[in-house]
Amino acid sequence: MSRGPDKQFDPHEALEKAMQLFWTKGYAATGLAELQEQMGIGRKSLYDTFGNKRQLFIKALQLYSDNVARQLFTELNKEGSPLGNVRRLMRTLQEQHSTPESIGCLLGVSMAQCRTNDAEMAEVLRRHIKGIEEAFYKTFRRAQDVGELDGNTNIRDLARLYMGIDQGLALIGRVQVAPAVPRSIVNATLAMLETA
Amino acid sequence: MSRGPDKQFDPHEALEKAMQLFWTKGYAATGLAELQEQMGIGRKSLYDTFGNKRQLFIKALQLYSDNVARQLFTELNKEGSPLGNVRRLMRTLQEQHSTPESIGCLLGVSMAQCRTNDAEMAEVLRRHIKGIEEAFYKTFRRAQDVGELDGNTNIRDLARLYMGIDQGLALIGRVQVAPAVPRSIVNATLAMLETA
DNA sequence: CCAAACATAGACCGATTGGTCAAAGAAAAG
DNA sequence: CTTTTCTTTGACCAATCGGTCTATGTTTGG
Repeated sequence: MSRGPDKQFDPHEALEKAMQLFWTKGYAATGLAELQEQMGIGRKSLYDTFGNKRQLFIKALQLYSDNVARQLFTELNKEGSPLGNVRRLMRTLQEQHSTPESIGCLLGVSMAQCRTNDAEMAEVLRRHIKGIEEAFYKTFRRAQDVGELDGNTNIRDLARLYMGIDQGLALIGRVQVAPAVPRSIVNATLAMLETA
Repeated sequence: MSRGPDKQFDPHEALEKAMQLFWTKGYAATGLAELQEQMGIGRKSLYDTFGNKRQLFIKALQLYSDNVARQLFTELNKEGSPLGNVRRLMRTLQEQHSTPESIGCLLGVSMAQCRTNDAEMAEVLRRHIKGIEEAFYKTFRRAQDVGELDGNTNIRDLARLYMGIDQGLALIGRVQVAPAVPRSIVNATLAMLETA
């Protein structure tokens, strides 16, 4: 089939590095030089493999979105109490956004650029948000089915609220704020779950 | 006292323009050329008045923070039911972040840059967040005093949650999402207030 | 062994970046 | 009117931007 040598680098690994860099510095502030240094590949290889900076960013965005979604799904679909899963997930998120290493949400960082008429970027972000909402929705649905949640609760609204809180947590996590703040947020969120 | 001509532009107006530009495009993506064009002043004047790009941005950030804080305070300190004020405020925020013109929160956009070891920027953001928390806290406190809120409610946690939801709303507002989403978020938020 | 098809490294491009500086203009104090 | 102090304009700077391209391997099919 193909003739000539194989790539000397793993495209997936390189993309992961790019994602981390974009995540830390944002799109506009990340230069090609830095990218190829961190990714450990030459510029030509970068363009041959990923197209250009913008396309590389979108691929990184998608990778990030997939990672987050995967964590969310596995955490929420564990066996046992659906609401228990929600509680555990929220506590996990709380911890993740409390550490000094927390750099918040790549999506949040990206929203800046996306607003500026980049439809493709915006679409990735919309799908991401929708996916989170849906994951919560299905879990709350199961909670209603097993009687953990009142049947009259508007679980669509609730799912969207949880998605919003999730985004808020991630955003706040970017600023180095006292761990008590995310803890409080999750406390209040879960407290509200008791009485719903 | 001073000799020589006065400035031909209003520094406050110019700062407002700069704020709007940063707000729309983010820090890194906003160039000096664009700035001086929108602000309507020469480059030297810009540097003489505001220092440099970074300092200009921080001043714009502070202006934005003050504006948001002012709206929050006046809305929450109106006469009548404290919880009524909270409800009205949340509906207002919901609407603001539903319009196609919504460009979300400048703070959110800024968090990208701030993370990269800019202590001064981070400090502005932290103060901003803390201010929002405190505004909600005082209002919930008054709500407890007048018996609108159960005395056992942890209003510190609650205030932080509301602050977080506020940030989440603003973040989501950046992506053009269906108006039903912010509406749901506020619905669920206020529903929880009934049973607290 | 040769040649076609690939990947690599790095020089190179015009354009733009944030930032500076010198010259010219304008108002107020003497 | 002159001088001093301020502002404005716009030319200018080195550095960096995203992106291209050539020259040099390197591997595999014939």
